[in-house]
Amino acid sequence: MVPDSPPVIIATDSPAHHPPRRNLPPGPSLRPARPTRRRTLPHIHPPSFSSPPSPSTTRFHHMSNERKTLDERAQMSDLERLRHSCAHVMATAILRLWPNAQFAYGPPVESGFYYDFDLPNHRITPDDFETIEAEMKKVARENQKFEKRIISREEARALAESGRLGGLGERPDNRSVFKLDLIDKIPEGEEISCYQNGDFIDLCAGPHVNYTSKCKNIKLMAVSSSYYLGDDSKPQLQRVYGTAFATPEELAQHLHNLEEAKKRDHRRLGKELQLFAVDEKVGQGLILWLPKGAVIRQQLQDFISEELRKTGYSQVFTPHIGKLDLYRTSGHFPYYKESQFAAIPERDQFQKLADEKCSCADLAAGLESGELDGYLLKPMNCPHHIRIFAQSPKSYRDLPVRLAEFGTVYRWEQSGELGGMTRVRAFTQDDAHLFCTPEQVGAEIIGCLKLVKTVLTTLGMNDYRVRVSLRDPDSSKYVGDPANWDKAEEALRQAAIWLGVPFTEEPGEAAFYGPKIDFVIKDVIGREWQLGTVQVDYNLPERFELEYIGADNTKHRPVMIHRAPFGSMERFTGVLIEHFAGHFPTWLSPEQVRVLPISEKSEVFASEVLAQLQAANLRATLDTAPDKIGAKIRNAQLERVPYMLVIGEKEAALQSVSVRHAKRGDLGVRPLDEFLADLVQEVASRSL
RNA sequence: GCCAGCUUAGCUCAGUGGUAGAGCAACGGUUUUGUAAACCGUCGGUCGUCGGUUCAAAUCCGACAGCUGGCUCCA
Repeated sequence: MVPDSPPVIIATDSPAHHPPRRNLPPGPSLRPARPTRRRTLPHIHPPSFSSPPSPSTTRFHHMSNERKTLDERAQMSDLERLRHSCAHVMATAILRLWPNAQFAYGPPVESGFYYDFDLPNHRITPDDFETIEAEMKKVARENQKFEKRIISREEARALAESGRLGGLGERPDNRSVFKLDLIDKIPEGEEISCYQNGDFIDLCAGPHVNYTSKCKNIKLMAVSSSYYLGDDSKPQLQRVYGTAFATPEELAQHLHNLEEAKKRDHRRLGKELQLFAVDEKVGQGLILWLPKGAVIRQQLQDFISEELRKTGYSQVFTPHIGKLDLYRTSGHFPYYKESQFAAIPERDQFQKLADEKCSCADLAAGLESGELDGYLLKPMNCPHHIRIFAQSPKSYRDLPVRLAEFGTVYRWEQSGELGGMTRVRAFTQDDAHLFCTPEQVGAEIIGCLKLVKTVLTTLGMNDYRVRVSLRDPDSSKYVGDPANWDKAEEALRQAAIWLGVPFTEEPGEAAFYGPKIDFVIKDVIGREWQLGTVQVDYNLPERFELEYIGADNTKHRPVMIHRAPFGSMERFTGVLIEHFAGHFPTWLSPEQVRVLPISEKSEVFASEVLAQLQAANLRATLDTAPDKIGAKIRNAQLERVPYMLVIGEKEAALQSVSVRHAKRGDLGVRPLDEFLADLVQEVASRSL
């Protein structure tokens, strides 16, 4: 089973099979992932968008990762221009405080700006912000003019050699090392310029505002470390993030919005509403679904399952581990070793090796080479599903075969990347694998996209971005027939158009095994997360030698499609909590109705109301606490219970309920049976 | 993983070298209440863990664990 030659994915040794992260369009200021040389698992819900810089495909990146042309720079918006200037003002201020700082780069970003710099004998902390801001405001008051000067490459190099670039004056013995490197990166023939404000001169293509007085509505937001050029083999720099606006009012509004966003953070709401927990004793990145969160997940899964039944899927169940050989065949082990939990050696072999005083290194090497056998916590579900497909010979008449499972997978995320429900080490994909003929690929893709659209529309999530990853037309690293690729890519493109939402086509970003389409959504702090995905795969059927008998009575290789409309239940639920700010639609709410008797006098009728709600299969409770009605309402509001039924003596006499909705307020008195019928309908139709 | 910041009662937080605090929650009682907090009382903490400095540590130092943010939007 173990391939003699390196698996295909090793042979290609190209970054293209990593999920892309470099080609986000002008995206969030706070990146979803750090740059890394780790190999991250492909297919559904990649643990990160991480992929190493890809020299071989750089020229095909046509988005933000490609060097901006001077024309593009000139199109910088007014706000970006202001913020870019603020980065220079911040550099000026920092140099006045720490003259030996070496600056690397300082661009405007979506919500502000930052500057990366090396400062050997001081670590910036938030305590320094006040001082730096005060100095920045001073620079703004001095109203320095930003002056552009076009210089020759030689002159630029000379300025950098003397420490003048990114400095307030010449700094012998302190060459502008990063600027020198950046100068070397400017293509031959491109204009080189520097900008000066006051004493500060920086290598810069601009553009800038005219005077530093524009840069007074600023606030420093965060300090962090970064690697020069994002490469963890390069020196580590300090980065200070700031934000800036044209007016003080806009700045205040922005800061206010950030506060509001924090209140919607799924980690905060998850705790407040008791939806999920992460427990130190259980482990980092391992989500515990609390009873209320479990209700939401169960409702979502029921919803998906219903859609699957309608659209011809078969649901399956598979175990959480599989033999290492399975993943050697699939190519995941040991190639993606870095992203997996360590292999579990076979019990008896493990004991024998221990008796032989075998070292850990021997054990690891044995597992890797295949000399020793063992198991792996599954990093993805496809190999199991493939073996289900292969249980019986298939005819073209059997295709497509659609196997779905809420399958839990395990991935070894670096500790620094874990957080909330959006980046975890164990998560459940709403996974499915479709096995079809090459001719069926287009129709199947459309089917998948329809499902994704149904899901997102039902939940009112319309603010997402679609990314179509296509192959690099000049590369030969791809698996599968180019004609089939053309068809699959066209099908993906048509599907994206059909969806009617903004999408980007990204040539060169397809995995080596097939093109794909991803759904990307932003969280409350502006970070982008990949949710749903549909990926065509020509590779795994090859590696597992899958086949079916065609109409021509000969063997053919099926094509696989991986797809997950939610991505993972964890990440999706996290995003959903923020999307609704905890106010879930009634069908998803852990508690749908709370009955609030005004006093003990009304408790008998209130109990009857509760019984009827429960009989109608609604999730309802009764609040018999000795609180006043205002307090009961407040509690129910804070817990985001969508319907509150106030029951007093009037209501009891009329067999009616006084309805209050958590978002719509007091809806007045209604007959109980009428309210009940409407509510059952609202839940059944999954209304928003 | 790396850099920075943080970790005090179930929750939100005060306390910066000298006997651990508040509000909310919980619990007990009084109140029987009409659309976002009735009143009184009680309980609750080896100040993340381990080690060090000191007559004395929540407070200073170190290690570890966990949490949060960041780790090329390209001069």
